Amino acid sequence: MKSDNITIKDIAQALGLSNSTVSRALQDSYKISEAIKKKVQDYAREKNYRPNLVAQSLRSNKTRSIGILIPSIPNIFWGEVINGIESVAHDKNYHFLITQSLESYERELENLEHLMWRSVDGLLISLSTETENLEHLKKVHEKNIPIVFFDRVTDAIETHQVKTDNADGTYKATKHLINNGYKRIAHITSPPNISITKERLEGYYRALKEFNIEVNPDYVKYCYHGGMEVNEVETVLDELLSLKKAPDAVIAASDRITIAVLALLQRRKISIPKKLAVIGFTNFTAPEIFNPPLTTVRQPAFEMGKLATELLIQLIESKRPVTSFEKRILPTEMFIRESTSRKK
Amino acid sequence: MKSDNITIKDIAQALGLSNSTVSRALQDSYKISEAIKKKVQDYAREKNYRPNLVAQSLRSNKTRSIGILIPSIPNIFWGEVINGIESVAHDKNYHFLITQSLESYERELENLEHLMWRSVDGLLISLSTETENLEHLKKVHEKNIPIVFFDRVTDAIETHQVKTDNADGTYKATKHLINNGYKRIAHITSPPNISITKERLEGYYRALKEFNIEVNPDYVKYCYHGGMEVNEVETVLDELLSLKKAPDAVIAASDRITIAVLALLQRRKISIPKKLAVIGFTNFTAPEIFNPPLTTVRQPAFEMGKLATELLIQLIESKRPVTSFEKRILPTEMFIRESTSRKK
DNA sequence: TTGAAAGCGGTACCAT
DNA sequence: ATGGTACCGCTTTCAA
Repeated sequence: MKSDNITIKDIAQALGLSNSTVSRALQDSYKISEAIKKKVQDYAREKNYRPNLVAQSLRSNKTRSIGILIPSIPNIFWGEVINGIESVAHDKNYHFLITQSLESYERELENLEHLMWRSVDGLLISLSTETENLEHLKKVHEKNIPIVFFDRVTDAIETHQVKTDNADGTYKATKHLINNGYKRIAHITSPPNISITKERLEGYYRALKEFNIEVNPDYVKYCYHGGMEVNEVETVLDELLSLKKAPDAVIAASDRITIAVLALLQRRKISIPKKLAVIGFTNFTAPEIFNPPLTTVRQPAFEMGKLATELLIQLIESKRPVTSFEKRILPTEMFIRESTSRKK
Repeated sequence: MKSDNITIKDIAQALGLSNSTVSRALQDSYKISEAIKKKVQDYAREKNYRPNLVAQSLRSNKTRSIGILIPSIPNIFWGEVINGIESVAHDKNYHFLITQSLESYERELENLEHLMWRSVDGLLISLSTETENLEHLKKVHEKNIPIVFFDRVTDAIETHQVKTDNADGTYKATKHLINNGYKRIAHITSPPNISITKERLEGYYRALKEFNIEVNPDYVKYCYHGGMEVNEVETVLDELLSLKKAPDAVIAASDRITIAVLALLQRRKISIPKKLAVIGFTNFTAPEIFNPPLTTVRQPAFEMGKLATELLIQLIESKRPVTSFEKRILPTEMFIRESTSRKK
């Protein structure tokens, strides 16, 4: 006996009214007399009437639900993003379905299909690292399903974008390292195809150029699974360390990569920052308890989830087709700690 | 144009059959001739027919959705739990609605009501620290909504429980500290009313008793908001440190408390383990990168989410009322590192 | 074996 | 201002 809830029909019967009248009264329609409205609304309140959302959905073809496509759930950064999404969804009475691609294109396809099948009203999407072909998304977009891209975005589909100011993040990080005497600065990052990687590289190159430091292509390393595979970080780190001119500093591009780098350096007993300075893009609560306290670039994860959801709900609820789209870029914050202490 | 999907009616029309025949053919009913079945199924596949889940839900009064009531989303432990839930839900074709109580009884009530309104088929619940009164859950339970409690459970409602072996976790931790020469062992934990707190205290006391160490009530400190409020951890830690006989070791009961304790000790320049040894209940990926590397008790978060979801779906799909319930207790793992090095 | 029709709980058009 | 009724898409009883 799930639904022992009272329905419109019950109210109609109890008050000797028709279903339509009750429905309209509950919607506060101007066509209904105040007297009846009050009677119906009072009765509904008294009996704790709740409209059956499934029936409403069937009728209206709206589910008040948002589909989320992200790379990974158990992750500091994405946890904060989800929290931001939840904060808006909760207020606006939407719910959200979370799916994770685990950086797999196949699984992204599958998840998208699943979400569409579940009839979500709109999509919040951050692309998997494997995703090159965007046909699946274009098809959905053509069906006029509202989409907002966040974090890992694409320009191939015209809609709102919300992202971190990645370029500025690496720019600040690189500049900080240079100012502290580091010259051979490496960057361990996500796969080259996704937007965040390109943007971060851009900021990194920009800072190097500004200080007339020659770019060494050997210093840029990609983790093709975004750090999901344990070994990939180890491999590239070893490559860096075994260069004839090994780097004296490294910028790690995500929570996962940062933590892997720190763990590996620790295991190898490579001293930070003496042998290698480290800056991490991480949203960990207290990077000051790392050994040594870690200089970090923090991304506005909560804000990103929040804003993306607000924009999405705006799209969903817009009466007229939206034709002008926003690219919102949220600032990062750098926190300087001992892992990048001035080079002696 | 959300739903440009083909419906049963379309298939019926295209093949010159009735809706009912098509519906039955799609369900592979034995009443339908093989010839028609094949025709219908082939056509459905070709046109990529997907049953409208909303319509099915309205009809069947089942939504294939699971409501989740947890204290907090952006949290290492709960992120892993959600991941475990997702793994099962994904396979069994359920979706899940996540709500967070933020340790507030009010919000737990509100979330529960929201989930019921959304017609979830079952509930995964971990109680907020504030929750004393269980009437809201009893009411739902009486409506025969399947419930599985996990982590923070209650015996007041008869159903499956999945939890960590908390007592064994603190028992092992306490014993380890004693064996390493620590005698004045403090415990900073969650509020006294929730199950995990009681269980952890039990293990802590048991180990002390086993070694004939007298219990000092001043050494047990509760964070009444589970560490959600920054100051509460600071307050109790200061109380501990200012005791005439200050503790020489502390066991922190959660990710949040652990991180807060480490950050505070660092800020106060209190050396670990020299001045104070620390063991944390934390699921952080790489506690070896903390300063110093942290001895941890790791909880089987993923497994807990996974198992709880399996049990819940079992309840949901059971043909007959389930009358015998399980209490599943999953083991913790202790990882010994330098934050509890043998006392000199 | 197949089809007609009712009904799940709402909403909204068309009457009156 | 109120009521009757069809319909959203699917399932299932009843009839044939």
